Order: sequence, then C-alpha cells, then structure tokens
Amino acid sequence: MIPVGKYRMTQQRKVILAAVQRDLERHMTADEIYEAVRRKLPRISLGTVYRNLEILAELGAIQKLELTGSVKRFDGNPSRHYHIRCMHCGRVDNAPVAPLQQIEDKLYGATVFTIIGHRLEFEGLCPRCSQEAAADFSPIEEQTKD
Amino acid sequence: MIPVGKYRMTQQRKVILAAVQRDLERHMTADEIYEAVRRKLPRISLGTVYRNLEILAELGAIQKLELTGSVKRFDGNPSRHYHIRCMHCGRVDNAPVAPLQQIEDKLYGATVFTIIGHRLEFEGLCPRCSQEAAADFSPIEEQTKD
DNA sequence: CTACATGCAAATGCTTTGCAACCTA
DNA sequence: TAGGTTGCAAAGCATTTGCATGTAG
Repeated sequence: MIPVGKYRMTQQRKVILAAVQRDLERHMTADEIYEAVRRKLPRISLGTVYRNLEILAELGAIQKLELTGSVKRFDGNPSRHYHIRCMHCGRVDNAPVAPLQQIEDKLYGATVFTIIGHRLEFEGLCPRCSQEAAADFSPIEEQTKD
Repeated sequence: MIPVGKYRMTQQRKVILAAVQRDLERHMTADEIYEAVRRKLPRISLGTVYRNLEILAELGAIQKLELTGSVKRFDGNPSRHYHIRCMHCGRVDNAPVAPLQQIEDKLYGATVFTIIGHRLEFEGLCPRCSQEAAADFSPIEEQTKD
C-alpha cells in the first residue's frame, strides 16, 4: 500500500480497494461497494466511496466501467478486457474473449474521425435469470406468484 | 404517418420524429432534439420530447442509444449498426462497419451467461476536435486563450 | 366522446461537491 | 503541521412522473 503522488493511503481507501478486488470476475456498483465496505467501516459515507473509486481509477488500480444503463460499475482488474451484462438483473462479469485489436482496422479511411479505441460489451442472461426465463416459458410447471 | 396500436400521431410526435430523422448520420441528445423541435413548436415541453422518444423507440421507428457517458442519444435509423463517439465533445456518428455476428461465437461455452447480443462502440476524435488537439501540440503556432 | 397526449412542475436516481473537522505523511 | 481526506448534507444533471387540461380518432 504505497501512497502515490499527492494521494494518501487511508483506512477507507484500503478497504474500498480490497472490496473491489475481492472478486475479479464480478463487478459491483458504487452502492454495492458502499454496503460491503460498511460492514468493516460502519461510519463511512457514500460520498467517500465515490471519491475513492474515482481516485483509484485515476491511479490505474481499478477501472470504472461505463456500460449500458445509468449505473457505473468498478472492476478490480485494471487491464483491458470485455464484459458481459445480464439484461435482466444488471450483473456484470468478465467476458473471456481476448481484445480484438484488428476490429478498428475496418474503420480506417471510412470515417472522418480519428480512431482511438473501441468498447465491446456482450449482453445476455446470467444463470439465475436464464433459469427464471426458462421457467416462465415452461408449459409444465405451474407458476406461483411471489 | 399511420397511428400504430393504441398510439396517436400528434403534431408533437410528428415533428420530433422528423427532427430525429433529419440527419441519419449524426445523433442528437434529448435536449438537442428539444431545442430543434422548439423552433417549430415553441410551447412543447422537454417531458413531451422524452415521452415521445421513448414511444417512437418502442414502435421501432427510431432507436435509443446508450453509449458511454450519462446522456442518451437517438438514432433515426432503427436498423442495427455501430457508432463512433468523440471522446472530447461527445458527437456520435454512425460507424461504417457491417455488424460482426460471429463475434459472439468466441464466447460460446466460455461463459455461464446465455448470450443474446453485443454492443460495439468506437471511440476517437471528430474532425473539429482532432484539429484542436493537433493545434495544441503544434510547436509552431502560438495558442491564444478564448 | 373517450382514451391517449400535453405542459408544467415536482420527484427520482445516481453522482458530485462545499464545508468544517480530522488524519496521514 | 500542512494539505489531502472524511462525514454530512445539499446540489447537480439527465430523466421520469403526477396531474389537470387538451385533442386525435
């Protein structure tokens, strides 16, 4: 835990970083991180969580994910990779696909823009929501309201 | 302008649709559409613009784009295609690249998700912002503050 | 005529920010 | 002990919604 630049390594920052890094395959929202961190530091504020996530992303320790929808998620693995999002519950996992560098080649000369990069996001249903969807279509099992 | 289902074709809806379809290569935010429509219908409200964009997207006449960042944009071309976004000013254009269906094949068997689709967004600089960036790096021309 | 639609304003959801007190290096 | 950091609360921003009135079919 080495302080970098003008930043200090506070207790809050440490616990927030640990929370984001806890499961590198699944990615939480700021609010979920807040709830997780609160179990260790009950007096922490949501503002502090947002501020630290911003700083940790700036330092390159984590990355901020801007996927479809209005809520951002945070990834404890700062290296470039794609994600898959559940269209039903919003769960975001890593997508086990290597970055496709050549994808940008198709655009050269075809656009007036200077191309810098690309973002690829897969959409689907997580196991839990797939199962629910299957049950909803099943003509055999009766559905019970919750 | 045929009314579809339970929906009516009001003056407001017509003008909003026309505004979105006006330039099929560039995509506006709700607020930009509001400003454009206001020149024809000065008493329209922003709420009406949002409501109609939602309905037009539901009808499949336009599509709502959820790209990086917090503001949505609307595309008068409802068919599937990719986009390129200026990282500096937010301008969004069509990306002249055919949809890559096979891209999802790489994920089959490698994820616990049921794959439904993907979203690909290119990032770069629009001509205006490229030019500004070039000027900022030029050792020859003096910069003047605005 | 009767739903659907509108204008207005208030409410929402997520995120950011101002400020005084507090801590880390 | 200086300046980054915190908790708290208020503000910000894009979008949505409740309601009384208006209007398309």
